[in-house]
Amino acid sequence: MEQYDPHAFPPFAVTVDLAVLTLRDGDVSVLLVQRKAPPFAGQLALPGGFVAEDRDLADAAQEKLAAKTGLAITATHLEQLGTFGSPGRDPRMRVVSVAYLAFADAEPPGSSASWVPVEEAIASDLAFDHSQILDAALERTRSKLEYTTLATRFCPAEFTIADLRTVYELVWNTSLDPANFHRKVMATKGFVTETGHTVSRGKGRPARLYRPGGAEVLSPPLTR
Amino acid sequence: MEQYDPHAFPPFAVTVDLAVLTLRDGDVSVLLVQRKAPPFAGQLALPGGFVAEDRDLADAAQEKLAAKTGLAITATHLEQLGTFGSPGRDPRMRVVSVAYLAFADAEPPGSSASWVPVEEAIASDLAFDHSQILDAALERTRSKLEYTTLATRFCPAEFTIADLRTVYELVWNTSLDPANFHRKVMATKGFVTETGHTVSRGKGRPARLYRPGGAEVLSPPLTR
DNA sequence: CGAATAGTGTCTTTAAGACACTATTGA
DNA sequence: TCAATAGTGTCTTAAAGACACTATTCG
Repeated sequence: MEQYDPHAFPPFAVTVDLAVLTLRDGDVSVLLVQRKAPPFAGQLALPGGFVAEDRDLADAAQEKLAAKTGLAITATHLEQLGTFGSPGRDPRMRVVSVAYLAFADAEPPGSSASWVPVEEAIASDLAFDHSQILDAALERTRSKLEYTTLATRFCPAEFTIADLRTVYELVWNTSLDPANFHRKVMATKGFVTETGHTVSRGKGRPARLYRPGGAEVLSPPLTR
Repeated sequence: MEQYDPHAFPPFAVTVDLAVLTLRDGDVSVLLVQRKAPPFAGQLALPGGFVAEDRDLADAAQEKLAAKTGLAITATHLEQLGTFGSPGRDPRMRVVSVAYLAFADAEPPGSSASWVPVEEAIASDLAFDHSQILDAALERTRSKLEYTTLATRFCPAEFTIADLRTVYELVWNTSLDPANFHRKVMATKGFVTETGHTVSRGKGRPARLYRPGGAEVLSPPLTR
């Protein structure tokens, strides 16, 4: 196997698939496309596609996201999730898919794509092994909220502590004590920075607005 | 990109590369092979090779490990680390490498492979982007010891609490309070199970021997 | 015996959780 | 005014860290 024969390597196709998550109408939603051609024609699938020969994997992922959504959606976070390459995952040929996890603003999707609440998406019958990829994406997201500041990536540029708490509550599907959450966030250096602005949203005392702080890691972590 | 043309996909080769770690002579060591053919002939590299068309990725990784070491080394843990596919990472052609992280017993390696202390390996000039892969492997290992019971995978079938502590100390390159570590391990349900045996190793009071408990996750985690 | 390592007790400090309380708005 | 949400204070509890102490072995 140390010997190299350029014509002997097995023929693989490499794709990227994206699990793009956002918060929308009180749900964690994922961006799905409807397949037009076989296999799995008509079924919902994660956006993705073949990697061009001269493209880096992460660049290819960015590019597919832009293509599927008509440039409307910008990822606020993009990371490699894992690689799925069982023989037979694509009935046509051997395809290895590098899956990426992205967080995005909840812009209206392009005509060919739609936001679907994750619970619903997982329950539905996605194309290929995309249900498995989506499972992994959701679990990765849940666990990364514990020990990173990535929850801010689901928030607008300026957000309240309650906005941030809502991210945790939706992703973890729990409810958190507002008082303790507030204190915890403020005690974690670099989690958020005060802007000096406040915002009033109907009822109640107006809330201060914050921006993401410089930190990426939470120590000690938040607990689910 | 929804349209499928079986002859139009870009030609990729897919390889697996393994970062196999063990504890040996008070060092965290990694299994390296010396490349026989260009590119990077003569340089040290992680073991690995092309994935056969009908093989699952994880199976291919297991198989490469066995092949490189003459079946002498058995992985006590194997997990996907990440996929490295920059165009140009292999000067010959477009190669996407799925990297695996493995832990193994410190058996003597086969003739074509050798154990190298990780610090030394990282400082040396490995083939391809294998230094980057090894960096990721070490960081993944360090972080997984915090919140999983994987440290037991570096221990023999029966081990003392001091053995387990040594794993943490070597991987994290710190020293831990023996008393507090002992109490912490015992307090974490499912981390270890008592065997009833004890072992005396030269000086000091003989230590009890334990086996891995059923748990995989530590909550609360250990801190570095 | 002393030196060395295993293992326990206990005190201090830190952080989480419960929850009462104050602050500031809209209706 | 009340209802609602933002934010603080404070007490209780759990767990980490420091470190004194006991337990059991070898030489």
